[in-house]
Amino acid sequence: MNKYFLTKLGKQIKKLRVERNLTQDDVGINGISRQMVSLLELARTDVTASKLKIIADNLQVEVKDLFDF
Amino acid sequence: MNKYFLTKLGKQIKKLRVERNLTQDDVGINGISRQMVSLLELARTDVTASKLKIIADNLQVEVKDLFDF
DNA sequence: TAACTACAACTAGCTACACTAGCAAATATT
DNA sequence: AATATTTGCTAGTGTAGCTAGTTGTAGTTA
Repeated sequence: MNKYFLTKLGKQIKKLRVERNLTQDDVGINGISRQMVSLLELARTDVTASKLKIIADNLQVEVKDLFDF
Repeated sequence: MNKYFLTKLGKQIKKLRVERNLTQDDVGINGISRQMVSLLELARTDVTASKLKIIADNLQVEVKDLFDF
């Protein structure tokens, strides 16, 4: 659990979400919970690659865009 | 656990590793096991973002390069 | 300013599965 | 063929990923 790295990831996810005018509720669908999106944005937890794929899909971006920081 | 997605990720990791003439042993350091690298390349398991960061570091690439497929 | 709505954060608890040690199998190298 | 190197397989375990439920906060309306 690399907190520093996860912090950057969380900020990136939030940035992409806000840019799209989506709520955490909007992104917390299709196999990922609203709570998980919150925990992630706050870097309070790690995530699996598969869950990142779901989030990317819900944000309508590529997974690699989540790591574009 | 998105098997299809993980298969592509696994192939990408192997590609980057072989390109650099590294063994699974070489990549399985600094907090990730050799076995985990094998399981990943074969798409037999999921991984956390933090572990992906370690793998990317060991491969001397950016995390987003792991998802460049 | 109370009441309602919308959105985000927090916590407790469970259990799935990420992760590794140990071993087997395969592939080079001599 | 023997040895070394590399990779694959599996059982077992512990931990932390994940969610349900709840609380907190900010904005809106009347």
